[in-house]
Amino acid sequence: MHKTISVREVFDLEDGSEIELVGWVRSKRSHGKLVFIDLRDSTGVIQVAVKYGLTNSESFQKSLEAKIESAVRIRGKVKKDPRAPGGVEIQCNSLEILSQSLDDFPIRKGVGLKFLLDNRHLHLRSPRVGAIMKIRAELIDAARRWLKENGFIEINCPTFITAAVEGGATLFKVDYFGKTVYLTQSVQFYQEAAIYSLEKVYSLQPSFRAEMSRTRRHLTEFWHLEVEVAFADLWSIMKVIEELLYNMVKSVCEKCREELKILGREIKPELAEPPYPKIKYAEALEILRRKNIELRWGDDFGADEERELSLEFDKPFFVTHYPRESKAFYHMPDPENPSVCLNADLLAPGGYGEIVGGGQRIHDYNLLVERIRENGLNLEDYKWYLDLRKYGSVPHSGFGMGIERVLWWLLKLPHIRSACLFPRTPARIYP
RNA sequence: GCCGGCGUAGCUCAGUCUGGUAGAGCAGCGGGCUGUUAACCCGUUGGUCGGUGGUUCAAAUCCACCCGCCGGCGCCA
Repeated sequence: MHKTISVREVFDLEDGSEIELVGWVRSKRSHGKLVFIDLRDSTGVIQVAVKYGLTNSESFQKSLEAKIESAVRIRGKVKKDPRAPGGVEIQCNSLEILSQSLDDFPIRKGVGLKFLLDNRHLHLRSPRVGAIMKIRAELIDAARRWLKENGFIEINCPTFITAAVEGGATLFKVDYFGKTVYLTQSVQFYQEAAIYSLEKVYSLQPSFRAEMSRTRRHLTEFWHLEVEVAFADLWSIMKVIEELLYNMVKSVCEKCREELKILGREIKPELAEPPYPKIKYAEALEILRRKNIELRWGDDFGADEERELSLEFDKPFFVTHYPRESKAFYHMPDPENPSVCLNADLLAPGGYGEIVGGGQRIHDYNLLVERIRENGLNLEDYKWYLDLRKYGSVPHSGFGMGIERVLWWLLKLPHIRSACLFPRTPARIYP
């Protein structure tokens, strides 16, 4: 069996062209002696008109029997018709049911959120979900292209780990031949090892967070694009983030017009065009103070403050120089003001929050030891990580980008779940 | 983990405040229809009211506990 033509291509054919199409019955409207079938494949949806008299009688009977989402083969003529959605339809000569649906398809008009999530394996057939997944693929593709063109080497890091990258985040426990190990929540430490061989590296793989986060921006399993660069300070890593994100957004704008149309989203590359505004933590406090939100030095921004802040900008913006006590131990303290660190968080405008987190790492052995102790962590747990600072240690920086977060912001999705084929949240591990 | 909301037909919900024989729309099924746009018209089937226990002559409705889901916060990408 092979496919000769796709739905997308039919729209470019001349009136009267004889075609054979295979696909799935998305919906059906029966008028007695006239049946409309919306035929779906991976490229789109087209209306098929099955008319008694024009279609052979056996096929006409089949069109009445074909249930929603059954697989069918259609033969007929292409016909431009303003009454058809998209202005083109297929006048059916014959219809063959390749695979009849055994039950009525559960995904219907008016079903609720829970039902759609419980039936995600079927819901993903909808053009909307398909469009989001195509855009996701383009986003990832564009990231890989840009990174490769700019000399980054893709590396693959382990998923099983023995200790936390940071003290705070919660890790999933896994039984490893009787030993307790954990699922990775970031490959940063491994990348920091790899830069001494490859200098500019990136990884794209899932990260896991065992947080009971009940929000529309959290997943327990998400795709994490992480980058680490040798001989790079805070400012050069922000440049990498800007250029990378810009090229990802630009590529989606250029190559996913059809998908964006299906989603009703109009986006322009300017949305993410560098340079991005860069404000220091102290300046962020000032902005909030002007909005009558008082925060003390050292207080972290809550979701409300972050939202207020993000309303001040119309493109992604960096917040840098956080108080060192509010960030993980490996962040480089600012030599000019050691009470803050050289971090860079990229926040999306419009209340979508953090999409990138990163900054410059501590490359000095003694300073790192001091910071580990300051945080009450055990030096033994970071033995190999400390080793990296013993042999030709150089300034370096990196970041992590949440692929689903970017997609969530870019497409203004109602929930980050919509950015995944099969989302994983504290309450959802099925299907 | 904390706070709030929800759970009634296959699906989406009303009914709960004020206890008294279980409702609607959609889907399904039967019928009709040659231009619909997740069609429409007529008829019709369908229920352990999330679970357990309690109060009561009587509980979907009141009380207690439990379970599941949704959202906000904290945490983060």
